[in-house]
Amino acid sequence: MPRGNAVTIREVARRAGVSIATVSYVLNESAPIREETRARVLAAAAELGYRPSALARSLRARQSHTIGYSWHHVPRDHWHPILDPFLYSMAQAAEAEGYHILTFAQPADGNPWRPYQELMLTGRVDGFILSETNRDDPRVRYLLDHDFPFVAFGRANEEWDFPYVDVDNAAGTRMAVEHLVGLGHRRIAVIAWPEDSLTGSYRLQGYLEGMAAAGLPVDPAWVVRTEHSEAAGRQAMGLLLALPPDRRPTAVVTMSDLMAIGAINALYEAGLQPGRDVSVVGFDDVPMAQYLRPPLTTLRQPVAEVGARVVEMLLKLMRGEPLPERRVLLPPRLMVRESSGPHPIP
Amino acid sequence: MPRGNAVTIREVARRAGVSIATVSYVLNESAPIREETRARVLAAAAELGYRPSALARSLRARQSHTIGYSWHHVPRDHWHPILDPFLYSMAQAAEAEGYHILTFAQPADGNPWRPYQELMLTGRVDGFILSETNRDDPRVRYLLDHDFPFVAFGRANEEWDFPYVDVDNAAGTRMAVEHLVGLGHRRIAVIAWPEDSLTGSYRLQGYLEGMAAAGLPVDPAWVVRTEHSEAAGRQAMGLLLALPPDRRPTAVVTMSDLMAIGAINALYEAGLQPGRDVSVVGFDDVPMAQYLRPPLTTLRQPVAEVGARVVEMLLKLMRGEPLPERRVLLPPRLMVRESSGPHPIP
DNA sequence: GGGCATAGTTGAAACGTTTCAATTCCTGGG
DNA sequence: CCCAGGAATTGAAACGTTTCAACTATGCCC
Repeated sequence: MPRGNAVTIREVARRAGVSIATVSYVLNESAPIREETRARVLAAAAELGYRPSALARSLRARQSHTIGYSWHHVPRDHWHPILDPFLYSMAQAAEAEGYHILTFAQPADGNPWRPYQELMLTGRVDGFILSETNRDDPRVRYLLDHDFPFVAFGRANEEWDFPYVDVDNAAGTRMAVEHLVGLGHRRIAVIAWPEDSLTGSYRLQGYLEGMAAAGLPVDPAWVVRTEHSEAAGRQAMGLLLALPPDRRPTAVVTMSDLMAIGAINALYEAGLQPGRDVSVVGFDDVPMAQYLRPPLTTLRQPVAEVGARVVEMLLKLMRGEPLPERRVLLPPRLMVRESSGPHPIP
Repeated sequence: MPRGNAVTIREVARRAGVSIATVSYVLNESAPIREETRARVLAAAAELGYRPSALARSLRARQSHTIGYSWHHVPRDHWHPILDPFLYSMAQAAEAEGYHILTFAQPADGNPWRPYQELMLTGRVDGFILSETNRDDPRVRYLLDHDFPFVAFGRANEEWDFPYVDVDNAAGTRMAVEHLVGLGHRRIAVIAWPEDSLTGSYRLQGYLEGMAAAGLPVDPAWVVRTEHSEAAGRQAMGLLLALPPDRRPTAVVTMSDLMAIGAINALYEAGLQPGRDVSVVGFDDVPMAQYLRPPLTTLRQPVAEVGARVVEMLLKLMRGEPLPERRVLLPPRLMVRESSGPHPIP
């Protein structure tokens, strides 16, 4: 029965022979109630299987106890390496505090902040979690302008002040370079994303820092910028392999596992053995990464931690509690597998 | 501002110089209103940026316009091949009708139907979408017993009467067998799931039907039941390879891409070439499948269609409209790639 | 010119809570 | 035995809508 005849506080009150106020006080422990009355009310509520209406409660309290989250839908071969664990950890963290996650789709056309506006104005949500933010992100801008609580997984413009949690992308690629240097590589290339990707620029920066720290020069030809796809990764690797032998990289850091796979496939096509002839490192640690041939060395993002953290911060924010840290960076973890090579290069 | 000072219908009424009832009638077009008044109200609403409170509306209408969905969280190397497209298509379909999707986590312990009960009793949702149902599914049982609207992606006990959409798993594996037979294979094995998986039993059944239809005998040793993991798939393939030459299968159908990868890896380890020496077919078409070596022949599930369909049915159900079809089966699509072999076997 | 239907509008109730302010009930001290 | 004062309880308002029932014009017919 679709809650048409759900039991209300009124019925509990009648059954316990008290007023509805008393029932409310007992259930919320928000006023001193005689023990005997308390017991009677509790018994009545239990017998009737009473649960207070979230709707009525929300209306009264003027908050929905709901958090909005929307993610970018991507073509099926690009996919979202993080949705499942991220959403799950958010849902868990939220529920522990009596909140729920409302997911909504980002329409392909129109203002990206439209759905956010609608949810906010109709009072359906008390705050938002954003993910995959970027420079000049219109959603971030909109929420900041309207002073609505939100926390982002990812950064935007440095000068915009808003709470976020992000993976320390630069640290990740820096680690990757260090790892490769430790294996004896000196000519290390990077297959990077286009300039408009903020995350991509952090990852690229980490590569550059890693090279600099190791005192290695960077041949401009080693930095290939291309889009996020297997085909692009494959092509980029082809470009690198076409360099003259003394400039040809022996290792390559990529922005994603998908691109790493492209690179690996290019190596196979060129008759080379990935992990032996050329080392490849990915980013994301997609579920399959460990089962690929060769198993992929890659950077695992602490997605579940980000999810829990981001919700925790949002709850604090919505309750008006102070946020100890508004800008959190969590380090990724380098998963060393065979695509980066089992042995140091002589 | 967290909606503390959101504009209400009262303010619109005052600004337009009419009663709140009139405003409501204008906005919902639920009563005849003089054109001039109508214009005044509309103008006032627009000027104030008024949007009716979803909470108040829901309370009054006694429905939340929200659909609950929860999925099983899986270990990170098993993952959920369908969550992203499924959730996205559901969200889209729901929003087109003014509904939203509330996601919640399935706690590891305790009654599986507990969170469903809570959401239902507190009136937070008007209906549920279930996925990954199984035989004797306690959630299905609970919702049936309490006569609460839901639609499942997946089936349960044959004798339980409830609306569902499912992929025609048997048709999928049948297609796979046909395809392999067409390539010239006669000794075809299957790496299947344990008996407690309903989906697994449909997929196994399809294999058996396919073999029967082709007039091929099934050696009992060709049916290996094992759990859903790469390691298990690898082991199972090992078992099959250990059969004497004249009983050794030349092709194998698996229950999932993950197991197919295990099988492929076992072939490599045995010095065999998957797709040439032994054909392998997966199930799911995970995003990486096409980029594997060899690219994986597999069955793609029409996940987005299922999502749209399931929501459409649930909406009908909740509105009390008749459901033309209560049991829908959607065929998967065989994606032929190289792991099943480029050439017919002589 | 009176009655009457009808278009247009409004007041108020209701949805199910929480909580303020007021009331009743005790208990104990003088 | 009375009264103060705290403990326990209650009535009613409020949250922001929708919608029923009632009311007021307005125009039309006889």
